[in-house]
Amino acid sequence: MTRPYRLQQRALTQQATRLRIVEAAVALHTTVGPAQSSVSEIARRAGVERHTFYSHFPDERTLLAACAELHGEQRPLPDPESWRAVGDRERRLRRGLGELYAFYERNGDALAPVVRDAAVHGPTREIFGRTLGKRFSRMRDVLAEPFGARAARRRRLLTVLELFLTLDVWRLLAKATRSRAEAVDVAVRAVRGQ
Amino acid sequence: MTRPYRLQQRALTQQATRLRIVEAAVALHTTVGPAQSSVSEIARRAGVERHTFYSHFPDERTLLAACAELHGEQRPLPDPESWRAVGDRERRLRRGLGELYAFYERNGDALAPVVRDAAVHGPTREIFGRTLGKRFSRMRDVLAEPFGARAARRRRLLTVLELFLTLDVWRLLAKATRSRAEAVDVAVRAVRGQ
DNA sequence: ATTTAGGTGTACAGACCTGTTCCCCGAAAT
DNA sequence: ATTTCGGGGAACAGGTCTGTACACCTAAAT
Repeated sequence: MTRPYRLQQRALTQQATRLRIVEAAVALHTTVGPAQSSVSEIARRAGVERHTFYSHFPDERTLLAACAELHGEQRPLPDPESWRAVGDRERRLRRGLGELYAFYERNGDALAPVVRDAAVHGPTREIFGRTLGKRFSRMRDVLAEPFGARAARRRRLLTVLELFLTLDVWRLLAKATRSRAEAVDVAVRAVRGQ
Repeated sequence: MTRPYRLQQRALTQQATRLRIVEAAVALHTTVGPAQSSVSEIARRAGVERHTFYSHFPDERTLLAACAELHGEQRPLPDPESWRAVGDRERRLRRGLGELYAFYERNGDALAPVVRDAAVHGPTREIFGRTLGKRFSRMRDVLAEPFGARAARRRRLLTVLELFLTLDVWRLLAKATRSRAEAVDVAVRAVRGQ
């Protein structure tokens, strides 16, 4: 009875529908936050019925994963590996923080609601940890590398580096300083003091 | 017709009811946060009908003000004025940060949801700014006082001080360090570097 | 003894959300 | 020409929340 039937053209429009949903979700996540994004509203914005949404994303984690992927492609985080070319520790620090802070200037507003909800919203925290978490640890380690202190001082360095890589700290810095260079300068001095 | 009638004994039980409501609200605010605290749940915990709640607190701002007052009495913030007795700038810094961080150790968990929601929830931010905001600015200024630098350096000092007075920064410090003294040490060095 | 008013209990009407189901259309696949 | 299936449209049953209203009880105030 069942005749073979493979999606071809239709698979394209299907993917287009899926993409519209993800885009709508990202738009909501980056404004009201993932925790407050209702299926109803996402579907409404995507111009889609609710059950269409559910057929694409049966559970929340599937959706969040798709969002993280799209978001990651559109706004890639700086790559700490490229910083390793810079040998001087302070130059490397300025380079890394400069790139990260530039990223924040472009994407900080969109990232803030997600970061905020990650503290409260399990699924968001999960996805977040898997994608951005590792990247940030890597940044910290690469920036700490050339300092090569040990024991107590090393721990202080890692601590304060982690601090100044944070979105929250950047937001405060950005509010209190007049330029990216000045923000980086404050951070560099704080690290240097350890 | 209307005979004079003043509450006397009844005023006491009335205040007791009001207090139960405020306590229930504070308990919720310090766990799920003000934004997620429904009237239904507050009333349920206070052992009171919803309309009783409304008769005491016709609008959200009234409630938040009462909560802030109770909370402020029960967990008073350190008083920066007392720090001014310490003349040496670094000692003063250690004294102030030590007291604040001790406060955070006791009350950080309870404060976190409120601080988080203040970023999103208008009414909370409003109350927050009126009560704690000023106190924190004062702390920053008192700690900066003995440094007496000017122009660029002074701005950096104020910026980094503001940073390290923050609950968010303290939480990161507390997670990454092993003792309060170590956390204070990181902060002092960061300030010293400016 | 009689009035007053804080609080209870119950109910209503409205808003928003969730996940699921059934019917149908129409364009793509055969 | 005929089958398939992604998606639209509408509806359901169930949940949470909001603010307001009515009748009632009862201890306190007169």
